[in-house]
Amino acid sequence: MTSPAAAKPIRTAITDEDGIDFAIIELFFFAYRDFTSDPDQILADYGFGRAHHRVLHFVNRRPGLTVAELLDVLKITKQSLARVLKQLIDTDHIVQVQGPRDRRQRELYPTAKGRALALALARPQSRRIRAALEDSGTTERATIERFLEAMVNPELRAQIDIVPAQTSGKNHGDH
Amino acid sequence: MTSPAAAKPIRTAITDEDGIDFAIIELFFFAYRDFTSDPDQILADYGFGRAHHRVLHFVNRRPGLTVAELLDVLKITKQSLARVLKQLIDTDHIVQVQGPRDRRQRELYPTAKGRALALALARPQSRRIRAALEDSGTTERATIERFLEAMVNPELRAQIDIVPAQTSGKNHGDH
DNA sequence: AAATTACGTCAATAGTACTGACATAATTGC
DNA sequence: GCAATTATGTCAGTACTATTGACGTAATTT
Repeated sequence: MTSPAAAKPIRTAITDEDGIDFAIIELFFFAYRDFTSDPDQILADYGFGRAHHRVLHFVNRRPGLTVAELLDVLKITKQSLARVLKQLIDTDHIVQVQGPRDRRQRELYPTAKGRALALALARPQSRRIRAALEDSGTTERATIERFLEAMVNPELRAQIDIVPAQTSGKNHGDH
Repeated sequence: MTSPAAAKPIRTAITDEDGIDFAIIELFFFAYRDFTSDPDQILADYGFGRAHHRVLHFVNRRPGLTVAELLDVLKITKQSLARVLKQLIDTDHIVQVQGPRDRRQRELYPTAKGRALALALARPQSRRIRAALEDSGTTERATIERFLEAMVNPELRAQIDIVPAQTSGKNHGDH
């Protein structure tokens, strides 16, 4: 420690003065850390990890999506998905159905078991969000939604839109 | 596929109707995914990962924090921190200084090099935030800050407060 | 002097990700 | 109909981040 040619320590804290929005950067880090810690607890009981959660979530959100579409949303490789998906299929959380038009494709659907787990995982997260929005009205909620959406890469923003409100158009058709 | 006793696929999407705030859950996921992708690019050039970024960030934010304090903020184990911290010290991004009162402690400080890297990593994140807040006023910003803060576990909310505004009290003294 | 604390380190393991290569089946293009 | 392409699956090898458990050292506290 304090080795011979050690560079000098800087003793002042980095702050927003440096022109960087550290306040929100840090808040975002802490918020996401705790946001994911809720489902992590439950997943541990199943021997699952965060990767299983993400797969389960999107299969429940967009039932019938293909493996390729899932890879695109998650931004991981086929090999990374393989193990996780196999485990979810083996444990009857997800089923594969041969694509109707293209029989090479496997459409992924949740089972009742998979739907239940997805809901169980989302419940504490939703509770946390509701608590955080406690005294907020529609305006505040809209502000937060707009902010989060604007944080997403514009090219990828399409992914969000796939499950619209709830009543509107079933789907956007193909691309 | 569609094996003998396969459970039946559910073909309807999970929605907010299930009493769960999937809209924000999903937005939060996408927003954080892209938020962290910016620095990940830069880190790759150094052979560093996300863990290095977090350590570098907090050492710059709270210069002089001890190893134990850092473990507490990051919520990881000593062994996990060890390799990452060692690499940052070996590459002259961080220096250790013997604790003044307690010589067992190692206070961690960034070097000029470590400060520069921390700023470089934060810059694209801050740019993304600024863009997302583009048309927002003070009210909207406050709403977002309040929301993010409320998403953090109350017990841990103290961690956020350590670097106050910028001018106010240097530190809260010891707890 | 003994117990505790702060830190470092070694060994073994796990989860999530990666790249590259190759196989199979189905579809498409000519 | 045959070749090329596409969708998916799988094998092998590797990397990073994280874990638990055990042990060592130095400094402080009791």
